[in-house]
Amino acid sequence: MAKKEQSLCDCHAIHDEVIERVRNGMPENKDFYDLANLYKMFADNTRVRILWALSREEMCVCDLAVLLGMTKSAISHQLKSLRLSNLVKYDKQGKIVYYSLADDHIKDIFEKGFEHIHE
Amino acid sequence: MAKKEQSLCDCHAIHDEVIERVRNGMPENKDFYDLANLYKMFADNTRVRILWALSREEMCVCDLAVLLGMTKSAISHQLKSLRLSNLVKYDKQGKIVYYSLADDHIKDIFEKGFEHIHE
DNA sequence: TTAACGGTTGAATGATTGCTCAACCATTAA
DNA sequence: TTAATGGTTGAGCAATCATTCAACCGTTAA
Repeated sequence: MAKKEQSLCDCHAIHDEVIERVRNGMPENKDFYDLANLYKMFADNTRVRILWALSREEMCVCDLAVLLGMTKSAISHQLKSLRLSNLVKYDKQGKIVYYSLADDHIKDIFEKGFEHIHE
Repeated sequence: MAKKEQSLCDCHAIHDEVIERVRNGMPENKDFYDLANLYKMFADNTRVRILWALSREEMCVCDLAVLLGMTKSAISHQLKSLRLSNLVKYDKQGKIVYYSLADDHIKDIFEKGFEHIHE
């Protein structure tokens, strides 16, 4: 019963010791789920450009729309996803909503990514 | 003409200086495209678990299938994506194909991700 | 040669997702 | 009060994508 996952598999293990070693120390499913969802936010051209822009300066929706050549609506939809993922925070001043990165932590993820593609 | 992107935008700039500062030093579109595609590989539950497993040990397709409770086919399809993105390499020995991470660089991306979700 | 096994592949399908469009809310200026 | 502006929202649509299924390839053992 500890191996209920194997039931969906259409083959048998070849190196049991390897599987056992890797299974030990494997993060919980929730962690992988959260991790995949985090990377999903960086996995779209529009969102990654928004995040990069906000890593430089706090910006409002219209300015982001002009910068990226997209509609307010498209930008706003993506900002909502980023908000729900706690990657950006906002600050409403009058009619204008200023968005910024939720924490500087996020810049690190960029740097690792750029390092890799410029290997 | 340097601002052809603005044509698709449905509003006008509010803080021109901000836009100008951010536009300067903005990576090329190709970089963002590559970056998004890199993160896309981490943005799926199955692929992120495969990558994590391979960050621990070299593994063959069947063992990955058993470990993750999925069919050989599903694993093989995802390994193909990872191969095309140059994130994994393989080594065929007889009937068995051993997969491993293409470079240790990739572990760093994991660590930054785990750091973030465990903030 | 044949059968079994590890692995790959392409088409099909269901699910997810990014953008558009139109309507709408909130704030400010007229 | 009204109109204009910055921004949000939900439905709808097209595109992307992850898995399944069935067929297939390459290697090895019988």
